[in-house]
Amino acid sequence: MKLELHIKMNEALFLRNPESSELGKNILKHAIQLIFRNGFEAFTFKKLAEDIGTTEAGIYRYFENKHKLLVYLTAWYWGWLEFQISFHTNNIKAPVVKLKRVIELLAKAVEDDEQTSYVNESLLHQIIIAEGSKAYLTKQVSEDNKQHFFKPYKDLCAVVGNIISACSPKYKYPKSLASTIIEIAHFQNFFMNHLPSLTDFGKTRQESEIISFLNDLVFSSLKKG
Amino acid sequence: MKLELHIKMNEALFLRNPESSELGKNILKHAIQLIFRNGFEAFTFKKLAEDIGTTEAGIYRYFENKHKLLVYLTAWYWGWLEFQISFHTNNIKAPVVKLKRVIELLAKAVEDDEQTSYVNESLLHQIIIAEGSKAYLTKQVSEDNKQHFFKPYKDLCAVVGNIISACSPKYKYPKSLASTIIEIAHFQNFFMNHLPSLTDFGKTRQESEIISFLNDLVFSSLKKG
DNA sequence: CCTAAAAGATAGTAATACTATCATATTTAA
DNA sequence: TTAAATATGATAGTATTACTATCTTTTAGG
Repeated sequence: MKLELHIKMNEALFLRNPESSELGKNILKHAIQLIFRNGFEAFTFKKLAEDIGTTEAGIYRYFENKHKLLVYLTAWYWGWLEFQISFHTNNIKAPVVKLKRVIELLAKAVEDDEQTSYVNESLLHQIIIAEGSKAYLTKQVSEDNKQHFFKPYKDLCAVVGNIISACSPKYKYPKSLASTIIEIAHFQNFFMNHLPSLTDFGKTRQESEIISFLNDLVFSSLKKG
Repeated sequence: MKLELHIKMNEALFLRNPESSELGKNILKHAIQLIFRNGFEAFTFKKLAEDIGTTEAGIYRYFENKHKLLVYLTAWYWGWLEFQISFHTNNIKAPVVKLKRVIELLAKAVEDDEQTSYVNESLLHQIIIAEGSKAYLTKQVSEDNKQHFFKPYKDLCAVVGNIISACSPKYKYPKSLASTIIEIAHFQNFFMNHLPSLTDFGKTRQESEIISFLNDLVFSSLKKG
């Protein structure tokens, strides 16, 4: 049995659904490769079109501009990650064990899970680390938010926040702690690899160390409260 | 007595020292205003030139491109903040008191301190919150780092890391905790104002709550170790 | 097999991100 | 004080980016 995992996307993010055609799937696939390779600033629809073997106009039929495409990719990632978390923490009763598993999933490198043919989750994870915050660090963040572009991210934070509250009902900052560990899992990874003196993991560069740091951070906060 | 605070900048960040002339100072002053008002993506040297009443070519004589200008501004900010911290924690002996003061300085809105005529620190603080991470979230981060563009940021993290270690010599992650609180002070501020459901401060929108959160986070980590 | 929709091909525009050149104004150092 | 050096202003030009428009050819579904 081969089943494709499908994440339902906000329709306002695209002009034509990229999952509905070969060209659309190619746009996603090659966009991930190109952004991964050259970074979001150097990424253009022209280069993407050349890479795919189509024309610029062809890309514009799917996405209004590259910002929307980035937001699409981040939304897809957060949706996918929420599913991963729900899948891998399913049947875990103890909230503390559950939260530990969540931290692991947030901080660990992702393997391309082959459940989705046109999205390389491993590359996408790297893109989210390096480019993800650019999706909301813009002047249009409030309009984008009004159109629910960040819903998958907010949903994921809510899920993590609820697990935190389950661990420690009296803890005062479950939502902030949730968004903190999600951001920090990525930032410490980026720093470890590019600005290692900002971390304590420069020598080994193991993400297991980030996991230990996050566990220490989270569980000392929760034990206290 | 009126004394101007002067921060020594890395010379590789500019082509001509903006602090050495009226035009240069105007570039800094108006760049801060424009980036604050329209965001870094919409900011161009052409608009900046028009705003100042000079020509595009005039700006290019000072800065190679807008990325360098952003890195300049962030470097200036981190240098300034390190000075603020050293100034305001001077004579505080107890490391715990010192660290509390540091967290306050990191998370609190900045008042324009009038010590520098051409830099509005309050606007610059807002720019760092919304645009600061774009200075290093690029493909050129390693080359930029080799040229020591991020030294002021790394120095500040080191200072904070040392205070953390003074509070709790056995704590295993002083550098990561330092970079974490610096980033989180800004991200929680951004979230509180633009994506409030990612925080627990949406109702009041007080930065004092961010300070409480950070204090709780940091000192429960340190007490444990 | 026919038709509607998608994709391809081509063209064009305004803005961005620069570089180059020459004239003029201003500093500064001999 | 004056000549030389340097900074600024004015103008022009190029390649690339970020689109929009139009027309033709494929392709897929009923």
